[in-house]
Amino acid sequence: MNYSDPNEPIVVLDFETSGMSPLQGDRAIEIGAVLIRDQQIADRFQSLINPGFLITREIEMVTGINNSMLSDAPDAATVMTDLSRFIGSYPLVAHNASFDQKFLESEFSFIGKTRPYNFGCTLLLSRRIYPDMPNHKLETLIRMKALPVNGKFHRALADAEMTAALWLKIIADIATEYNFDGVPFEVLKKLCKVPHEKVGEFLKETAEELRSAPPDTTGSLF
DNA sequence: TGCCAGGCCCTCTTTAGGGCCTT
Repeated sequence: MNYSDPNEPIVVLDFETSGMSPLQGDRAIEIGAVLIRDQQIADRFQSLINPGFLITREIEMVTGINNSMLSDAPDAATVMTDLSRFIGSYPLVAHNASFDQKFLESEFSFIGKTRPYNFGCTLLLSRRIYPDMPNHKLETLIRMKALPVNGKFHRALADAEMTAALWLKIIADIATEYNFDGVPFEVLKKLCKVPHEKVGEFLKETAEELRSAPPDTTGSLF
């Protein structure tokens, strides 16, 4: 197959929310996102979001975000419109992406935006690349890989920045171990679904394929 | 009163159950 440029920009994002499920009425209360270009953070987006109701004490304790902070925040329609511009058509990445994807799609649906989103997941990747970790929580992975702790865990921009660092670390480790000259996003997305016992085989074969047919870097496939 | 997430992934599995992850 044809692969895209491994240096294609991506957006890493993280939502803080009022609970676990938009289908149960939960809403986003904070979004953080970073644009990665040339293996570094090139731009940042962050905003609290007023969900239109009071969040629980439990969520205040988890996130450090309280109702007083949210009372002055812009509403979801305003923030999501700005976020849509920031995201553009770039591929997206999150830690446990299924969670952020369902809130992204839910919040966009409220402003009439529905389209497929192309997500990669650092949780699924880390389970395959770092199977011996004590667990695969974002905080554990950041500390075990000695990556910088940029602020408080469970705040959206800090989590997005640290997820971005983890994403780049995973790419660097794959490139080193399997002799990739850059790892295209589609390869990482495929890797998220490769059975654990076949990860090595998949990466060896893909690296060989890329060496015989390098990615097209003249234009985006997205 | 009792209900209250969902996808991934392992195993004592596949006619299922439970821990891990996200807030």
